[in-house]
Amino acid sequence: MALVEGACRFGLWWVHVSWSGSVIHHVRFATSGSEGTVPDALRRYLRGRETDLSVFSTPATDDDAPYAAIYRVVRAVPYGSTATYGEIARAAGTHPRVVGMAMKRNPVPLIIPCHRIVAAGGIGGFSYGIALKEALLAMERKK
DNA sequence: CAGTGTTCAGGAT
DNA sequence: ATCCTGAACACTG
Repeated sequence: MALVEGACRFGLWWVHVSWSGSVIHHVRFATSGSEGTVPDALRRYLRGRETDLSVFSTPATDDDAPYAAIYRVVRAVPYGSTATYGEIARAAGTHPRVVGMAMKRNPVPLIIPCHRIVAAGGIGGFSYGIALKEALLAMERKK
């Protein structure tokens, strides 16, 4: 199946996606972009009309590298709720700092909801800025 | 080897 | 109850 790219607006940001069928290869945020095709469910999600992104898959969870195990656990945290780096680490059999690294290098944010992972004592970090992380969490809470 | 989107216990305020 | 420290953790480039 052919690789397709497109973008969709989310508040102040643009979400750029490259995918092939139901397999999402890459997702990134940017401050610019232009309206294009993105998978339907993802577009609905970004408008707050869809809570289930499990129809998608991504190569990032496939191999047996340590990160893949972490990504699988993270995918299981439900819409609208959060987990801590420590909880994820225990479930994946690794250390919280590694979870941090895995989140930072997450190739498919949203599909792997790294924004739902917060620090034990606060909000934690986010590659694209805390503001975006909070916006995503706020949107999910509202539904 | 240094550096990480961390955590926890311990001690001081 | 809240605010520092400091050390350890597993993995990556």
